[in-house]
Amino acid sequence: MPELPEAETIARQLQRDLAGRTLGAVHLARTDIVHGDPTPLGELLPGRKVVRVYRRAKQVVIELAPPMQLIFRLGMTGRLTVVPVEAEIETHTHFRVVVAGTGGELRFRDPRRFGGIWVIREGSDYVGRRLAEVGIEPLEATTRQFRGVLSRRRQIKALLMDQSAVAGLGNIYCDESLHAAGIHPLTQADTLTAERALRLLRSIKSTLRRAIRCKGSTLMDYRDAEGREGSFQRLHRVYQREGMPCKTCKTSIRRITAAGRSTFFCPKCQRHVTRERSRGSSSRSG
DNA sequence: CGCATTTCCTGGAGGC
DNA sequence: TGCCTCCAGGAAATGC
Repeated sequence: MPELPEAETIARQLQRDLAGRTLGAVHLARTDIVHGDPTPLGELLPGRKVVRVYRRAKQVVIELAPPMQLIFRLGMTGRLTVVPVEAEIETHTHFRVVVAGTGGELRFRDPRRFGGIWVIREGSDYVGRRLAEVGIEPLEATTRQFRGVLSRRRQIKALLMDQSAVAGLGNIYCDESLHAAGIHPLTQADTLTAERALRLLRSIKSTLRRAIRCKGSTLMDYRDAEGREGSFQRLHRVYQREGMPCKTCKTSIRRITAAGRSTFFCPKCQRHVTRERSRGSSSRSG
């Protein structure tokens, strides 16, 4: 399930493989996965040059010239790979575009179709909705920004999962970060002390950085742009480890539902503190 | 307002 | 071997 580290891995690899290249022939097997500009991709893409590829939230953004953005959301099972044009075409490959002069092509495959492609042309206010209207980037967030996000009365797990609050965290990295910080997933965000909030931000950053170094987590479907699996799943401390011993204290990992999702935590490392700092007292203005 | 539930969708797992 | 049901989950819409 591609979250921030997986999207970052793919974006870096595509930056390396595509930047400066010109796009060629397009093959679109399904039109219903494309959103935004209604002009067919077969008319828009050939001849355009890739300026750069980067990540925003969980999305991979291909910036083109003349100005245009191709935004890929990978959903649950989305794959974005660069392969030789003659490589066998897997089922559910919805989109292909030739990368001129390389013998390769970019392919988008997504069996469950929770993902999609957003086409943004110059001057479209759609840009805002896709890229700007997501929350803070956790790797770049300052303590002050993060404290601002936490100032709402919400379950910390639900808040971290909310893309309009913090961009890029999904189920895996939420649970891993909360464990690293010793915070129970049902803790009310606005009750965390400044010290624990800082510890949480540091845990999120270190967890994401280590995951990026491992090229993400592969549980089932995820592959990077080269078609390879990530390896961070070997370092998971709680995710999908229900009943197994905590890697820190040996206590049996528990599973509950929070924010409508399976949520894994260690009941000993992550005690449910309900009252840390008195709420309401000296509420800072927003 | 916040949280749970439902919807989308497919393939893998488990039961028989 | 094969059929059936259940289930996972990101995001958005709906319900309480």
